[in-house]
Amino acid sequence: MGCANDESSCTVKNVARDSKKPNGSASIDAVSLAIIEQLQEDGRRPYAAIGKAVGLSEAAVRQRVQKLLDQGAMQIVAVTDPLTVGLRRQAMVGINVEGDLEPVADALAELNEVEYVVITAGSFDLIVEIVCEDDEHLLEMINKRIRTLPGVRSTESFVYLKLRKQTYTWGTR
Amino acid sequence: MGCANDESSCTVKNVARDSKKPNGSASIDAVSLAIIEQLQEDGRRPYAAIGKAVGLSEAAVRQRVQKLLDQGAMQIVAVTDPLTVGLRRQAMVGINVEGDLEPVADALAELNEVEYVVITAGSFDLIVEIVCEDDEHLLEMINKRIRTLPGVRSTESFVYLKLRKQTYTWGTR
DNA sequence: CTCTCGATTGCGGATTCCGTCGCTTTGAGC
DNA sequence: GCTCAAAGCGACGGAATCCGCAATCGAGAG
Repeated sequence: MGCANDESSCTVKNVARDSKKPNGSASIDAVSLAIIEQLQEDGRRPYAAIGKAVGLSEAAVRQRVQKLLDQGAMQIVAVTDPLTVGLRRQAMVGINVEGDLEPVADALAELNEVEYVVITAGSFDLIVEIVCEDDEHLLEMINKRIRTLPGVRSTESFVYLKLRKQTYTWGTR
Repeated sequence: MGCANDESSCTVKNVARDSKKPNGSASIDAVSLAIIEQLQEDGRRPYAAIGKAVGLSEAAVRQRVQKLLDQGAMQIVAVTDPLTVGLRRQAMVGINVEGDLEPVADALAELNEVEYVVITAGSFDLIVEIVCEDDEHLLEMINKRIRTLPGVRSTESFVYLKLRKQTYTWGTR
């Protein structure tokens, strides 16, 4: 039983037991983190290969992945390179609002071109990221769609010159 | 989506032919876009199911997916919810630099906690997003890691209060 | 018209996925 | 200490999927 083939599996298991997180919401131990790490490298990697890497059976990996997906801790998706898809103008926009922030944030989240909406503490109330095809499109978005929203007091745009780093590997350094 | 299954394939194909992009890098027609859309919903969806949805055989879908992956237009990865993984403090940081931007951007990109590095036109030279475990960790990053980098003149932080929207569906509205 | 080249299809075998069963461990309650 | 329930894991077999390969189709050049 124990470790039939690899002693590495035992190691991993023991590490897993020790990593009790009396944390906030869900319990993600070291093994699940290792599984996530595998899927961050390749979202389509077979369960058996993941199992071999983290020291678990194929069924156990499958069960844990399903649970992670169900509880919303992780999702497996395709992400594209904006430039390759023909989206050449991106910008971060800081927004100041008068009154309640939430309805403005909701309205911004409705826009397809808006990729990212976050309420912040700082000299901007809201920060959004928008992805456009070209300058004209970008201008249209900022001028016609964002600045005309009721409650928007002012905006400041930061047009992307070069995207230097973008990762999706939170939590697994 | 809208149409049945059989003639939909023809439609998609025709649309595909018309969408010639004399663009910069690669050519992504409507069919590949539809495939990407499928994989944005579920990165592990079987090729046969995707083929049925976009009007292509399983082998053709597989080939196109492989090509999209090879040319770097798309990647299939697991993304996690930062809060669930125990990362509770995020911030956007605007940075002003004296001298060459690139080495500073490179140094920032080296940091594990830095998720996003972009060179912008606007009142900030650089904008980065950082993901931390708690306030102490965040303070350490900004104060010890970022502000001490040679060339960094000043920083302004925007701590996240609420992440309202975050999508990965570029290019496929 | 013919030829070439890239994309697509169909097919068979290896692999993987998925439901299920039984075992072990853990923790709560008496 | 004992029992019981629940959860996690390994094993197994059938169905579905993945993968490579050869043949086919269609568009464009000569």
